[in-house]
Amino acid sequence: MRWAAYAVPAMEYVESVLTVVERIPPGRVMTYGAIAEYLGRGGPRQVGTVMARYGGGVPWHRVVAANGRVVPGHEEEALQRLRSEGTPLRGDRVDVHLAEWWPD
DNA sequence: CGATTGACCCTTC
DNA sequence: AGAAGGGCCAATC
Repeated sequence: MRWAAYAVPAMEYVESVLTVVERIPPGRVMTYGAIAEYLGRGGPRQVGTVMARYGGGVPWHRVVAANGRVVPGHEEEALQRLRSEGTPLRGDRVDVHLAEWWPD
């Protein structure tokens, strides 16, 4: 059965992405581009696709766009959680400049 | 192989 | 500060 109606990256890539997202500590966020760069593979779009399909089991709210925009379709929930964790927010957006985190 | 699509990113107006 | 266009990578039809 085709779980996805569109292109889905290799399982290995998905695994890597989810692992990185799980490593993001509370109060910090990571951008799609950052994840893609850290993995050194694919691009922001692949990461986004992975999150859309398989992001249900990880703190997806800690993954934001480069401009600080939170996940579309779940802004309220994401903002609420981020606020709870003490993530630097700038109104309805995340202050990526301060909150962006990179794995060691 | 060409066209299409997607939780994107960057430059420019 | 917001909108538009072009580029990006991988997979499916």
